[in-house]
Amino acid sequence: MAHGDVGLELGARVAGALRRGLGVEITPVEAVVRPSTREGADYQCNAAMSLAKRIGKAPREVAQAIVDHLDAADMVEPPEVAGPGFVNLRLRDEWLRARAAGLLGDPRLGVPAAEEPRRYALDYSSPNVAKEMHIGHLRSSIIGDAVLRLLRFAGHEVTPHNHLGDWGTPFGMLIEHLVDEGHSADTGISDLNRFYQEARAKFDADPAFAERSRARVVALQGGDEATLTLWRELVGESTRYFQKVYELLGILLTPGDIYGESFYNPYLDAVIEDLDAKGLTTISDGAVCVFPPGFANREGDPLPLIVRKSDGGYGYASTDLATARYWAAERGMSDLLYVVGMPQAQHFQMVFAASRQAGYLTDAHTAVHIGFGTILGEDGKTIRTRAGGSVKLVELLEEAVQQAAKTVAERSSLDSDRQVEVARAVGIGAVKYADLSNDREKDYVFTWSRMLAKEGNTSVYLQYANARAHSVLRKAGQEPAGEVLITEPAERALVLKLLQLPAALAATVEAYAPHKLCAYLYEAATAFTAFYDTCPVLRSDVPAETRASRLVLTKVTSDVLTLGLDLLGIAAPHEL
RNA sequence: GCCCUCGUAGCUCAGCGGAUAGAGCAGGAGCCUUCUAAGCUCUUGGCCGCAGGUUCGAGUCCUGCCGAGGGCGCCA
Repeated sequence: MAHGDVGLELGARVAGALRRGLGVEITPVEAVVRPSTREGADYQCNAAMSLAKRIGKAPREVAQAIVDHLDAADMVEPPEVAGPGFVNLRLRDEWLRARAAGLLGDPRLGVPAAEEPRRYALDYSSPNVAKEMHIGHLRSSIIGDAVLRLLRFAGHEVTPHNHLGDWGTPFGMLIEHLVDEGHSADTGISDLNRFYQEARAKFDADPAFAERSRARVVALQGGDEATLTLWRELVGESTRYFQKVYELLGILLTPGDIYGESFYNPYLDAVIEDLDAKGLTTISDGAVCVFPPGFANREGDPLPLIVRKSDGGYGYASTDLATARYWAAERGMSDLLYVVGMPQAQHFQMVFAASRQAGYLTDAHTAVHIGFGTILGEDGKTIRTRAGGSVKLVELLEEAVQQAAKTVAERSSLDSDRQVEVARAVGIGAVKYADLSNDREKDYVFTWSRMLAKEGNTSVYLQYANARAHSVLRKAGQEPAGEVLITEPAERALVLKLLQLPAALAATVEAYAPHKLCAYLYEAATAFTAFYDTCPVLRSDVPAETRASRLVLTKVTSDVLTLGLDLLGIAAPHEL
């Protein structure tokens, strides 16, 4: 039972009124019906003012025409014109009650599925083989995963792909080091960071080793089978490690989603030839370049995308062009999404521009760089360990779980096994929510005390509200069913908020902006706790119909919170 | 030097061209014989960086300036 955005539904009614009253055609979106903060108004229509000039009438006159011709008596109370030409709309309680009751048992909670599903290729996470994941991979993994869940729920086909750094010059020294170590079974590379650093140190100190490493790169790229076997071992070990991190973080990526740099390697020559055949390439200082229009360097000269280095090697521009071509042309995707930090914004603009020049992307395709800001330490600078190194992701997550466990131990009455699970849900949820609840394009400050706070706009607040709802449901001794009644203001406010999930999700998906969903969920949780506070459900003096109605509202609220948290990749335990 | 992003309450952040700019934290005052107080209610606190412009209407759009961060050819 999909209903969608209440504001758009009202917008459609307003559009009808304008057509009948003034012969003006507008779309429901153009009716600009928005939730109102005014006393007594649930929504307000702002269309009259902007239309006034266009049709040569006074704003209030237009507003009055909307009011006079509005066919929405089933939905709203008789509307009124206010101020310079606002039309204030108050939903009828009967309508709210029926809608709210319709949410019970609806797995989509009123959210319609996309009418025209699209095919998305979503690039996120992208760690490097033979390197431990660090805090720099956190945002891409968390945001990308949320986008994946959100788009899928919206009814689209989404193919995630993990662009592993699994190719290039460092692998010469890594493989050579693996050979030196006399690697067998599970010794040697399980500590990835140490392994990488050892190889690096040897490369810098030992010219003979460096020479062997360079030869090894050539062997690797030449397809030498013995070398490839060792390389696969490195990749395999890393993949197993990434999978553990993803599992800890609750990220949906699997080994099957890996499309590393090596995957695109066989396509690179063809891409360069193709660009060349289309007359897009220029040789500059020995490098093969594409100059997409509109980009300049510091001297004001055209800025190149170097598709083949002067030494004949390939850089990330080549790989990214091959990636675009592969997903759009070979896999038939309509939309290419890249969850990569903001500093790469210009690079992606250039890659997209060149891809369009080359015809890899057409008007039927969209390509979006879902950029994100940097995680800052409490000093406002890029976060680092005291030693100045990058913060290891696993250590950070373990600390989050540990800190959460302390609070859980103080508060929870669950047995210790279940407390472990709850601490994980709370700790990991806190890290994810702190990230997702900020506008992704901005930098944000990573603060333990704030993200794990026992109060305020945190994941714990949402999880706690949900747990309280479940507690009521557990103790009710009856299944939620029946009519929804509205007697208390808190009940009305909650119903109104629950019906805004479709609008919140639509806004979230449209802008790939999970923080909009976070804001909505926090409002919903706030509305619920106010309801919880003033509207007893199970108390003996509550009439049976009221009890049943409130159980329905409690159930729908917990469904909304659980779904919302799930779309963010955050667990919603029934008990804390 | 050019380009991009960001400047909103003491702090951390929302804010879709619309009415008197909202939350959380911190500060102040209250609320547990009652479904989880990780909660609720009330309250203090704003030249929306500055200056122009567009508009019936600007925190939001445009221009300039100031401040912070990032990018600007063979790392990815």
